[in-house]
Amino acid sequence: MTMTSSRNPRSAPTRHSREDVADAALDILNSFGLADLTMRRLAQSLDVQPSALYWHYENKQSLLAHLADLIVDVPDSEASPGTDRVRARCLALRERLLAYRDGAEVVASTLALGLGAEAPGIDLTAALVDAGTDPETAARVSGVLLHFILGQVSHEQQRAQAGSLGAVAPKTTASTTTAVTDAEAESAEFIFGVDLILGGLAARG
Amino acid sequence: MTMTSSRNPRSAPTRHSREDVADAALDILNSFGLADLTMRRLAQSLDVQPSALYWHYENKQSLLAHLADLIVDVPDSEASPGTDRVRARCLALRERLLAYRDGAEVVASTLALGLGAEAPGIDLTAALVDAGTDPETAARVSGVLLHFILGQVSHEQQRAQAGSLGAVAPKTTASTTTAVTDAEAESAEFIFGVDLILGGLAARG
DNA sequence: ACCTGAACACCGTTCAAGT
DNA sequence: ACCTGAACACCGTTCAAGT
Repeated sequence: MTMTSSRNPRSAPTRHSREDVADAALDILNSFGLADLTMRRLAQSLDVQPSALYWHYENKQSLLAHLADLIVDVPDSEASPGTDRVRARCLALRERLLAYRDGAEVVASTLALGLGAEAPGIDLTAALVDAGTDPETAARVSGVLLHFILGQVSHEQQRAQAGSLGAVAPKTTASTTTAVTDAEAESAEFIFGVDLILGGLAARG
Repeated sequence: MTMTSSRNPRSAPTRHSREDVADAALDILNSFGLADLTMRRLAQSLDVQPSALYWHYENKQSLLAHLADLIVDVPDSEASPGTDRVRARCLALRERLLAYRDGAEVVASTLALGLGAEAPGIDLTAALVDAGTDPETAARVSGVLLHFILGQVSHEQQRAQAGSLGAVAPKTTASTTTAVTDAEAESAEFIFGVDLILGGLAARG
């Protein structure tokens, strides 16, 4: 995010805060992906020894948990009422996940390990209760939505990455046109899924 | 699965097939989990040098892809008709994933990388088409089901593992009773999700 | 409060060579 | 057809010590 990384050689030694480390990590994530986000590489981008990172974070997993929390921290744009708000929240979450390379995977693994990123589930459940769903059902529907969203966006991001490596041959149309078309198709697929699930909820009476 | 691993010391050198390697890998997976399934450890369990494994598999990821295919290879028990068959297939897939430690994660990552484990999606789509759904909708619904199933079962398996490490304190009831109750609660949650999604499909008319 | 230096115990993968 | 031996280029993490 901020331009703190890749500093010039032999400058004065700079001290870093926990947030500096997170920013540098997000930079690496967006520039090179999760596979290249190693503690050693992160340390290098901060002109620091790898061991220095363990003053700021207990271990790599807790750093990733912090990143996951930052990624999903989306302000509630109240706007629409009822289940439309749930729908809007799902779309907003997808946007946040897509804003960071491998964002869905970072969030999914943190959530799976129970180390953070619980905000979206809480907010989605609350929005469903607001829309008149009983709390237990709301929690379950929220879980279904979340699993779908994380799985679908993970898949999207994986494909985008594989595609950028030239593995899959582009169609005959111009690449920019294809990219737009692909993005639209994936948006449509995503919205289909969300509406399918919310339709299932509505059909329960 | 088969008892091929952890052979006695200083026995005659045994040659292995590709399937032997897969079997030994599944043994390690079930006994120690995905984190402990390293090429070096796998080699050790076969009394072989790590480099020997690369004669059987191009790399670790292709070994994992093979395991994923073995895990999801469930025979079609035709039995029930219509969308009940879809439902039955979802439950059967969950059973297969639960039959191997970290099974859902192995399958999810292989699927995400586009390296295998496509059978469940194909079968689910076919069952939906059989039940009268148009092919494009069937493919989309199949995707929603699959993302939910893999996410939910991953979560289940993660909790089971964290729980067995004594991290979460068991309730006051006897541990065996609690285990049964947890399993039933998770089954109910799973079935809720599948029925919610299939209910959404039915509601589309 | 934040970092260095050095070490520990690992990884996946390649490749020439052996049987 | 299947494996060894040795190396390459990495990992995450710990810990005493420095400023």
